[in-house]
Amino acid sequence: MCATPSDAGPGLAFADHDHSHCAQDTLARADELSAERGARLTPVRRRALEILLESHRAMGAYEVLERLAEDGFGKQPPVAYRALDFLVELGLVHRIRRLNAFAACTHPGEAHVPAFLICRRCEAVAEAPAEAVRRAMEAASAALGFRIERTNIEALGLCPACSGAEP
Amino acid sequence: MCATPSDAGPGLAFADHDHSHCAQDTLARADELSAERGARLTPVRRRALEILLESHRAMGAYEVLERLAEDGFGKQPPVAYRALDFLVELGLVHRIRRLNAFAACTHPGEAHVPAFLICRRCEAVAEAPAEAVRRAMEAASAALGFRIERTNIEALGLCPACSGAEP
DNA sequence: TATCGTATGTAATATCATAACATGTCAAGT
DNA sequence: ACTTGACATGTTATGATATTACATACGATA
Repeated sequence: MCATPSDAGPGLAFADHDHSHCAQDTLARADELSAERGARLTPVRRRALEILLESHRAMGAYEVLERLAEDGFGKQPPVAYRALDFLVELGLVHRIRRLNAFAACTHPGEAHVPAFLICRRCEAVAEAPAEAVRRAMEAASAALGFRIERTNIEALGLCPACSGAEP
Repeated sequence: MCATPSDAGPGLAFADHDHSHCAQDTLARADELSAERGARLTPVRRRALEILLESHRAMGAYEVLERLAEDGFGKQPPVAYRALDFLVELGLVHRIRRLNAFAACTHPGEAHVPAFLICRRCEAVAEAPAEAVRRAMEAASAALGFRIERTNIEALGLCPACSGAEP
Protein backbone atom coordinates (compact mmCIF):
# COMPACT_ATOMS: atom_id res chain seq x y z
CA MET A 1 0.00 0.00 0.00
CA CYS A 2 2.85 2.34 -0.56
CA ALA A 3 3.35 2.14 -4.27
CA THR A 4 3.71 5.89 -4.33
CA PRO A 5 5.10 6.92 -0.97
CA SER A 6 4.58 10.54 -0.06
CA ASP A 7 8.23 11.34 0.34
CA ALA A 8 9.55 9.72 -2.74
CA GLY A 9 9.43 9.26 -6.44
CA PRO A 10 8.62 5.90 -7.89
CA GLY A 11 9.06 2.91 -5.65
CA LEU A 12 10.99 -0.25 -6.25
CA ALA A 13 8.47 -1.98 -8.43
CA PHE A 14 6.61 -0.98 -11.54
CA ALA A 15 3.34 -2.44 -10.39
CA ASP A 16 1.58 -1.77 -7.12
CA HIS A 17 2.35 -4.26 -4.45
CA ASP A 18 1.58 -4.93 -0.85
CA HIS A 19 4.30 -3.13 0.98
CA SER A 20 2.69 -3.26 4.41
CA HIS A 21 4.91 -6.03 5.64
CA CYS A 22 8.15 -5.09 3.93
CA ALA A 23 9.50 -2.91 6.68
CA GLN A 24 8.60 -5.02 9.65
CA ASP A 25 9.74 -8.26 8.05
CA THR A 26 13.00 -6.78 7.00
CA LEU A 27 13.78 -5.25 10.36
CA ALA A 28 13.08 -8.54 12.07
CA ARG A 29 15.26 -10.30 9.56
CA ALA A 30 18.00 -7.78 10.17
CA ASP A 31 18.04 -8.64 13.84
CA GLU A 32 18.28 -12.34 13.10
CA LEU A 33 21.02 -11.99 10.53
CA SER A 34 23.04 -9.65 12.70
CA ALA A 35 22.88 -12.06 15.60
CA GLU A 36 23.80 -14.97 13.32
CA ARG A 37 27.08 -13.34 12.52
CA GLY A 38 27.80 -12.12 16.00
CA ALA A 39 27.16 -8.51 15.15
CA ARG A 40 24.57 -6.10 16.45
CA LEU A 41 21.87 -4.16 14.69
CA THR A 42 22.88 -0.91 16.34
CA PRO A 43 20.79 2.27 16.25
CA VAL A 44 22.53 3.79 13.22
CA ARG A 45 22.32 0.58 11.29
CA ARG A 46 18.72 0.07 12.18
CA ARG A 47 17.85 3.63 11.33
CA ALA A 48 19.68 3.46 8.02
CA LEU A 49 17.63 0.44 7.09
CA GLU A 50 14.42 2.13 8.18
CA ILE A 51 15.24 5.15 6.07
CA LEU A 52 15.62 3.01 2.99
CA LEU A 53 12.48 1.10 3.82
CA GLU A 54 10.47 4.25 4.39
CA SER A 55 11.36 5.94 1.17
CA HIS A 56 11.28 2.62 -0.60
CA ARG A 57 13.45 3.69 -3.46
CA ALA A 58 17.11 3.94 -4.36
CA MET A 59 18.95 6.57 -2.32
CA GLY A 60 22.46 7.92 -2.48
CA ALA A 61 24.71 7.48 0.54
CA TYR A 62 24.78 11.21 1.15
CA GLU A 63 21.03 11.35 1.08
CA VAL A 64 20.85 8.63 3.71
CA LEU A 65 23.56 10.41 5.66
CA GLU A 66 21.52 13.59 5.73
CA ARG A 67 18.58 11.77 7.22
CA LEU A 68 20.78 10.06 9.78
CA ALA A 69 22.29 13.38 10.76
CA GLU A 70 18.82 14.83 11.26
CA ASP A 71 18.20 12.04 13.71
CA GLY A 72 21.25 12.93 15.71
CA PHE A 73 23.76 10.52 14.25
CA GLY A 74 27.11 11.51 12.81
CA LYS A 75 27.32 13.92 9.92
CA GLN A 76 30.31 12.48 8.08
CA PRO A 77 30.22 10.15 5.07
CA PRO A 78 31.73 7.11 6.81
CA VAL A 79 28.72 7.01 9.11
CA ALA A 80 26.43 6.31 6.19
CA TYR A 81 28.80 4.14 4.22
CA ARG A 82 29.53 1.90 7.17
CA ALA A 83 25.91 1.37 8.02
CA LEU A 84 25.01 0.74 4.40
CA ASP A 85 27.92 -1.61 3.81
CA PHE A 86 26.89 -3.57 6.84
CA LEU A 87 23.35 -3.92 5.54
CA VAL A 88 24.64 -4.91 2.14
CA GLU A 89 26.70 -7.63 3.78
CA LEU A 90 23.54 -8.88 5.44
CA GLY A 91 21.91 -8.98 2.02
CA LEU A 92 19.09 -6.70 3.10
CA VAL A 93 20.25 -3.73 1.11
CA HIS A 94 21.49 -3.75 -2.44
CA ARG A 95 23.93 -1.40 -4.00
CA ILE A 96 22.92 -0.17 -7.42
CA ARG A 97 26.15 0.87 -9.00
CA ARG A 98 24.77 2.54 -12.04
CA LEU A 99 22.96 4.96 -9.77
CA ASN A 100 25.59 5.17 -7.05
CA ALA A 101 22.74 4.30 -4.77
CA PHE A 102 21.40 1.85 -2.24
CA ALA A 103 17.99 0.29 -1.90
CA ALA A 104 16.39 -1.95 0.68
CA CYS A 105 15.76 -5.39 -0.66
CA THR A 106 12.21 -6.13 -1.70
CA HIS A 107 12.51 -9.88 -1.12
CA PRO A 108 14.31 -10.12 2.18
CA GLY A 109 12.94 -13.55 2.87
CA GLU A 110 14.46 -15.39 -0.03
CA ALA A 111 18.11 -15.84 -0.66
CA HIS A 112 18.46 -14.35 -4.08
CA VAL A 113 20.53 -12.58 -6.63
CA PRO A 114 19.10 -9.15 -7.17
CA ALA A 115 18.55 -7.84 -10.67
CA PHE A 116 17.59 -4.22 -11.14
CA LEU A 117 15.65 -2.71 -13.97
CA ILE A 118 16.23 1.00 -14.22
CA CYS A 119 14.07 3.23 -16.36
CA ARG A 120 16.21 5.82 -18.08
CA ARG A 121 13.24 8.10 -18.59
CA CYS A 122 11.43 8.24 -15.25
CA GLU A 123 14.26 6.78 -13.19
CA ALA A 124 12.05 4.17 -11.60
CA VAL A 125 13.90 1.16 -10.30
CA ALA A 126 12.46 -2.29 -9.95
CA GLU A 127 13.98 -5.39 -8.49
CA ALA A 128 13.29 -8.30 -10.77
CA PRO A 129 13.24 -11.98 -9.92
CA ALA A 130 16.52 -13.20 -11.28
CA GLU A 131 16.84 -16.81 -10.28
CA ALA A 132 17.22 -17.83 -13.91
CA VAL A 133 19.82 -15.14 -14.44
CA ARG A 134 21.76 -16.39 -11.46
CA ARG A 135 21.74 -19.94 -12.83
CA ALA A 136 22.98 -18.73 -16.19
CA MET A 137 25.74 -16.79 -14.49
CA GLU A 138 26.74 -19.83 -12.47
CA ALA A 139 26.95 -21.92 -15.59
CA ALA A 140 28.99 -19.37 -17.51
CA SER A 141 31.41 -18.83 -14.66
CA ALA A 142 31.75 -22.47 -13.71
CA ALA A 143 32.88 -23.18 -17.26
CA LEU A 144 35.75 -20.77 -16.67
CA GLY A 145 36.52 -22.07 -13.21
CA PHE A 146 35.38 -18.86 -11.61
CA ARG A 147 33.65 -19.00 -8.25
CA ILE A 148 30.97 -16.32 -7.87
CA GLU A 149 30.46 -14.68 -4.50
CA ARG A 150 28.40 -11.63 -5.34
CA THR A 151 26.76 -10.23 -8.41
CA ASN A 152 25.51 -6.93 -9.66
CA ILE A 153 22.95 -7.26 -12.38
CA GLU A 154 21.49 -4.06 -13.69
CA ALA A 155 19.60 -3.22 -16.81
CA LEU A 156 18.84 0.19 -18.21
CA GLY A 157 15.85 0.69 -20.45
CA LEU A 158 12.23 1.73 -20.44
CA CYS A 159 9.67 0.76 -17.85
CA PRO A 160 6.17 -0.24 -18.95
CA ALA A 161 4.78 3.26 -18.47
CA CYS A 162 7.56 5.03 -20.31
CA SER A 163 7.72 2.40 -23.00
CA GLY A 164 4.42 3.66 -24.28
CA ALA A 165 5.28 7.30 -23.89
CA GLU A 166 8.50 7.01 -25.86
CA PRO A 167 8.46 4.23 -28.41
CA MET B 1 49.63 -13.92 -27.74
CA CYS B 2 49.33 -11.17 -25.26
CA ALA B 3 47.90 -12.93 -22.27
CA THR B 4 50.35 -11.05 -20.10
CA PRO B 5 51.02 -7.74 -21.79
CA SER B 6 54.15 -6.02 -20.67
CA ASP B 7 52.46 -2.87 -19.48
CA ALA B 8 49.67 -4.40 -17.54
CA GLY B 9 48.48 -6.78 -14.95
CA PRO B 10 46.21 -9.65 -15.84
CA GLY B 11 44.39 -9.43 -19.12
CA LEU B 12 40.71 -9.79 -19.78
CA ALA B 13 40.54 -13.54 -19.71
CA PHE B 14 41.68 -16.12 -17.23
CA ALA B 15 43.10 -18.43 -19.84
CA ASP B 16 45.54 -17.53 -22.57
CA HIS B 17 43.95 -16.66 -25.83
CA ASP B 18 44.89 -15.51 -29.25
CA HIS B 19 44.85 -11.79 -28.98
CA SER B 20 46.69 -11.05 -32.20
CA HIS B 21 43.58 -10.03 -34.06
CA CYS B 22 41.69 -8.27 -31.29
CA ALA B 23 43.09 -4.83 -31.89
CA GLN B 24 42.92 -4.78 -35.63
CA ASP B 25 39.46 -6.29 -35.78
CA THR B 26 38.12 -3.92 -33.22
CA LEU B 27 39.57 -0.84 -34.82
CA ALA B 28 38.11 -1.84 -38.16
CA ARG B 29 34.78 -2.47 -36.51
CA ALA B 30 34.96 0.92 -34.84
CA ASP B 31 35.27 2.59 -38.22
CA GLU B 32 32.27 0.72 -39.56
CA LEU B 33 30.08 1.36 -36.56
CA SER B 34 30.99 5.03 -36.44
CA ALA B 35 30.10 5.46 -40.10
CA GLU B 36 26.84 3.57 -39.61
CA ARG B 37 25.67 6.14 -37.15
CA GLY B 38 26.95 9.13 -39.04
CA ALA B 39 29.74 9.77 -36.58
CA ARG B 40 33.48 9.74 -37.01
CA LEU B 41 36.18 7.72 -35.36
CA THR B 42 38.26 10.79 -34.64
CA PRO B 43 41.88 10.69 -33.43
CA VAL B 44 41.07 10.92 -29.70
CA ARG B 45 38.41 8.28 -29.98
CA ARG B 46 40.61 6.01 -32.00
CA ARG B 47 43.51 6.52 -29.65
CA ALA B 48 41.36 5.88 -26.58
CA LEU B 49 40.28 2.58 -28.07
CA GLU B 50 43.87 1.69 -28.92
CA ILE B 51 44.96 2.42 -25.38
CA LEU B 52 42.39 0.02 -23.99
CA LEU B 53 43.28 -2.58 -26.58
CA GLU B 54 47.00 -2.26 -25.91
CA SER B 55 46.79 -2.68 -22.18
CA HIS B 56 44.03 -5.19 -22.61
CA ARG B 57 42.65 -4.77 -19.14
CA ALA B 58 40.21 -2.57 -17.26
CA MET B 59 41.41 1.01 -16.93
CA GLY B 60 40.05 4.01 -15.08
CA ALA B 61 39.03 7.08 -17.05
CA TYR B 62 41.81 9.12 -15.49
CA GLU B 63 44.33 6.50 -16.44
CA VAL B 64 43.18 6.64 -20.04
CA LEU B 65 43.17 10.42 -19.84
CA GLU B 66 46.79 10.44 -18.77
CA ARG B 67 47.79 8.38 -21.76
CA LEU B 68 45.78 10.57 -24.09
CA ALA B 69 47.40 13.67 -22.65
CA GLU B 70 50.84 12.14 -23.25
CA ASP B 71 49.87 11.83 -26.88
CA GLY B 72 49.01 15.49 -27.13
CA PHE B 73 45.29 15.37 -26.55
CA GLY B 74 43.45 17.37 -23.92
CA LYS B 75 44.28 17.02 -20.26
CA GLN B 76 40.84 17.43 -18.73
CA PRO B 77 38.48 14.65 -17.65
CA PRO B 78 35.79 15.32 -20.26
CA VAL B 79 38.28 14.43 -22.98
CA ALA B 80 38.51 10.89 -21.68
CA TYR B 81 34.91 10.51 -20.63
CA ARG B 82 33.62 11.67 -23.98
CA ALA B 83 35.80 9.35 -25.96
CA LEU B 84 35.01 6.44 -23.67
CA ASP B 85 31.29 7.12 -23.67
CA PHE B 86 31.34 7.20 -27.43
CA LEU B 87 33.06 3.82 -27.59
CA VAL B 88 30.63 2.40 -25.06
CA GLU B 89 27.77 3.57 -27.28
CA LEU B 90 29.38 1.71 -30.14
CA GLY B 91 29.48 -1.38 -27.93
CA LEU B 92 33.22 -1.76 -28.37
CA VAL B 93 34.08 -0.73 -24.86
CA HIS B 94 32.35 -1.82 -21.70
CA ARG B 95 32.05 0.08 -18.51
CA ILE B 96 32.71 -1.98 -15.41
CA ARG B 97 30.94 -0.12 -12.69
CA ARG B 98 32.23 -2.04 -9.77
CA LEU B 99 35.73 -1.00 -10.75
CA ASN B 100 34.88 2.45 -12.07
CA ALA B 101 36.71 1.33 -15.13
CA PHE B 102 36.47 0.71 -18.84
CA ALA B 103 37.66 -2.21 -20.93
CA ALA B 104 37.76 -2.91 -24.64
CA CYS B 105 35.36 -5.61 -25.61
CA THR B 106 36.85 -9.02 -26.22
CA HIS B 107 34.12 -10.15 -28.61
CA PRO B 108 33.64 -7.15 -30.86
CA GLY B 109 32.24 -9.26 -33.65
CA GLU B 110 29.18 -10.54 -31.89
CA ALA B 111 26.31 -8.49 -30.61
CA HIS B 112 26.24 -9.49 -27.00
CA VAL B 113 25.49 -8.64 -23.43
CA PRO B 114 28.74 -8.34 -21.59
CA ALA B 115 29.16 -10.17 -18.29
CA PHE B 116 32.25 -9.61 -16.23
CA LEU B 117 33.86 -11.88 -13.72
CA ILE B 118 36.05 -9.96 -11.32
CA CYS B 119 38.48 -11.67 -8.99
CA ARG B 120 38.47 -9.97 -5.62
CA ARG B 121 41.89 -11.32 -4.79
CA CYS B 122 44.07 -10.68 -7.85
CA GLU B 123 41.70 -8.21 -9.50
CA ALA B 124 41.74 -10.05 -12.80
CA VAL B 125 38.74 -9.35 -14.96
CA ALA B 126 37.30 -11.70 -17.54
CA GLU B 127 34.47 -11.19 -19.95
CA ALA B 128 32.29 -14.26 -19.86
CA PRO B 129 30.14 -15.63 -22.65
CA ALA B 130 26.72 -14.55 -21.53
CA GLU B 131 24.23 -15.43 -24.18
CA ALA B 132 22.24 -17.50 -21.73
CA VAL B 133 22.40 -14.69 -19.22
CA ARG B 134 21.07 -12.29 -21.78
CA ARG B 135 18.13 -14.59 -22.53
CA ALA B 136 17.33 -14.93 -18.85
CA MET B 137 17.42 -11.17 -18.43
CA GLU B 138 15.12 -10.71 -21.38
CA ALA B 139 12.67 -13.16 -19.93
CA ALA B 140 12.72 -11.60 -16.47
CA SER B 141 12.25 -8.10 -17.78
CA ALA B 142 9.68 -8.97 -20.42
CA ALA B 143 7.51 -10.45 -17.68
CA LEU B 144 7.43 -7.01 -16.08
CA GLY B 145 6.95 -5.16 -19.34
CA PHE B 146 10.39 -3.63 -19.12
CA ARG B 147 12.35 -3.05 -22.30
CA ILE B 148 16.08 -3.55 -21.83
CA GLU B 149 18.49 -1.31 -23.69
CA ARG B 150 21.73 -1.86 -21.84
CA THR B 151 22.92 -4.12 -19.09
CA ASN B 152 25.69 -4.25 -16.56
CA ILE B 153 26.30 -7.72 -15.33
CA GLU B 154 29.20 -8.16 -12.98
CA ALA B 155 30.18 -10.92 -10.62
CA LEU B 156 32.72 -10.72 -7.86
CA GLY B 157 34.47 -13.84 -6.67
CA LEU B 158 37.58 -15.89 -7.11
CA CYS B 159 39.26 -16.69 -10.38
CA PRO B 160 40.59 -20.20 -11.03
CA ALA B 161 44.08 -19.34 -9.88
CA CYS B 162 43.03 -17.62 -6.67
CA SER B 163 40.37 -20.18 -5.97
CA GLY B 164 43.10 -22.67 -5.20
CA ALA B 165 45.21 -20.20 -3.27
CA GLU B 166 42.38 -19.17 -0.99
CA PRO B 167 39.80 -21.90 -0.52
C1' DT C 1 32.65 30.38 -48.57
C1' DA C 2 28.90 30.66 -45.29
C1' DT C 3 26.65 27.74 -42.33
C1' DC C 4 25.35 24.15 -39.26
C1' DG C 5 26.05 20.16 -36.70
C1' DT C 6 29.68 17.76 -34.59
C1' DA C 7 33.76 17.46 -31.94
C1' DT C 8 37.45 19.13 -28.90
C1' DG C 9 39.61 21.86 -25.19
C1' DT C 10 39.53 24.07 -20.69
C1' DA C 11 38.04 25.78 -16.19
C1' DA C 12 35.46 25.09 -12.48
C1' DT C 13 32.82 22.29 -9.63
C1' DA C 14 29.92 18.55 -8.18
C1' DT C 15 29.51 14.04 -6.45
C1' DC C 16 30.95 9.81 -4.47
C1' DA C 17 34.07 7.21 -1.41
C1' DT C 18 37.86 6.02 1.79
C1' DA C 19 41.97 6.41 4.98
C1' DA C 20 43.44 7.38 9.37
C1' DC C 21 42.80 8.16 13.94
C1' DA C 22 40.38 9.24 18.44
C1' DT C 23 36.70 8.02 21.32
C1' DG C 24 33.11 5.35 23.09
C1' DT C 25 30.45 0.96 24.19
C1' DC C 26 29.65 -3.65 25.49
C1' DA C 27 30.35 -8.33 27.02
C1' DA C 28 33.65 -11.93 28.87
C1' DG C 29 36.74 -13.24 32.05
C1' DT C 30 38.94 -12.61 36.39
C1' DA D 1 33.67 -4.22 40.26
C1' DC D 2 37.71 -3.91 37.10
C1' DT D 3 40.27 -4.94 33.09
C1' DT D 4 40.58 -6.21 28.65
C1' DG D 5 39.70 -6.70 23.83
C1' DA D 6 36.65 -6.58 20.03
C1' DC D 7 33.37 -3.97 17.97
C1' DA D 8 31.27 0.31 16.80
C1' DT D 9 30.89 5.34 16.19
C1' DG D 10 32.48 9.95 15.27
C1' DT D 11 35.52 13.38 13.03
C1' DT D 12 39.07 15.36 10.02
C1' DA D 13 41.00 15.26 5.94
C1' DT D 14 41.65 13.79 1.46
C1' DG D 15 41.17 11.04 -2.58
C1' DA D 16 38.81 9.50 -6.65
C1' DT D 17 35.33 9.82 -9.99
C1' DA D 18 32.30 12.47 -12.96
C1' DT D 19 29.76 16.48 -14.92
C1' DT D 20 28.37 21.30 -16.24
C1' DA D 21 29.23 25.19 -18.83
C1' DC D 22 31.30 27.56 -22.13
C1' DA D 23 34.74 28.75 -25.77
C1' DT D 24 36.94 27.19 -29.92
C1' DA D 25 37.82 24.42 -33.93
C1' DC D 26 36.66 21.21 -37.56
C1' DG D 27 34.16 19.24 -41.59
C1' DA D 28 30.62 18.31 -44.63
C1' DT D 29 27.51 20.46 -47.61
C1' DA D 30 24.67 23.79 -49.77
